[in-house]
Amino acid sequence: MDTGLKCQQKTLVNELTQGMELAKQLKIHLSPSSMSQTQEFLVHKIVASFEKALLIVKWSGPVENPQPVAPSSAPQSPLSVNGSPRTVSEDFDKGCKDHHQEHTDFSKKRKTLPTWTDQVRVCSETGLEGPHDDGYNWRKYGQKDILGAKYPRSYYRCTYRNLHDCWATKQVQRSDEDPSMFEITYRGKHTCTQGSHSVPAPASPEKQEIKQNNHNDNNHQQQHYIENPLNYSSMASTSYGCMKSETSLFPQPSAFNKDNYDNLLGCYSPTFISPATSDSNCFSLSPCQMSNFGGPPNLQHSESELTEIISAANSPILNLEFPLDQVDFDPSFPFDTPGFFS
DNA sequence: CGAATTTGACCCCG
DNA sequence: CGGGGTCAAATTCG
Repeated sequence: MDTGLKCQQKTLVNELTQGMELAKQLKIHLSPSSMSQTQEFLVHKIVASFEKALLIVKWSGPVENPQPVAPSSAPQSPLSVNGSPRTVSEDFDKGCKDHHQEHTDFSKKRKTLPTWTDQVRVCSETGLEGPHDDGYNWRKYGQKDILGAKYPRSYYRCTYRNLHDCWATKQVQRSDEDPSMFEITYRGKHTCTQGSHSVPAPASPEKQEIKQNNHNDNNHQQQHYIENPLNYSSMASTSYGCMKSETSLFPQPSAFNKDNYDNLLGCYSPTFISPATSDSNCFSLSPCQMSNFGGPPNLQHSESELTEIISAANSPILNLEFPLDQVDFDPSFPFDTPGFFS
């Protein structure tokens, strides 16, 4: 039941993805300024529909229990995190980890991190740089051949993991069917720079991968599902992604999306802001903040939760209109340009 | 020379 | 036991 279905599923995903891309393109061509709200809304509806479809498809496959998501697992709390097995920052981590496990049973650290995927297509038409520079600095820490996949999967972590205790990671997997397609899975939220001084690295890891084969690229991206409340965040940022790619002027949509999304959420989370990172205002979303947004208490996320998320996606009010409006207000935001950070 | 990548080994989990 | 994720020594890069 696997290969066949999986194949079909992949094709479906590809088709849907393409549809979504096209819708986005369409949107781009209808310049936002000339679009009536209705039109814009419709376009977004279309995109949203594709996204939902993608979500559903994706979930229908491996759905079993995609995310055990620990109860109210603070997705980002530096303490709960430690995505690494053991040797990492041995002394410190081990101590912390063990303690926390004992106390809170966060045994699933890795899995408790918010996760979402982007599908990035790389076209060799415009000379745009990387498949997508998300504005963060990533450091490759591993590569692995994956069973059944043509291409190896690369593992990246935030360059500032140690400096800022930022445990965000991502995996880049090239699609075997469409080598110009990359699936990027993000895990964990950046607690580091948030567009602070760290000047976005000119070259993102993916870029390199791509340069190997392609060289020039242009990309589109769309985000998909995740687990736990942050899902909303991710989904909402999808909308941003659209707006972003529209302009295609800004190299780091993801970073922008998230940051802003967080800001929109009004996460003034006073949580641990280390002196070093105090420049940014919202790092970790506290569970309560998230549930504020998500509505339902975020205690047990699982399939049922998924359903909720998906159905939530049905109503544009939640994750489409919300961010959209924001963007509409200020379509020419400058805070996103690379120079902004430096 | 410091930082990033490569790559084989190791560990965890299903 | 094997696959996937991470570590860390060696190597390459800037």
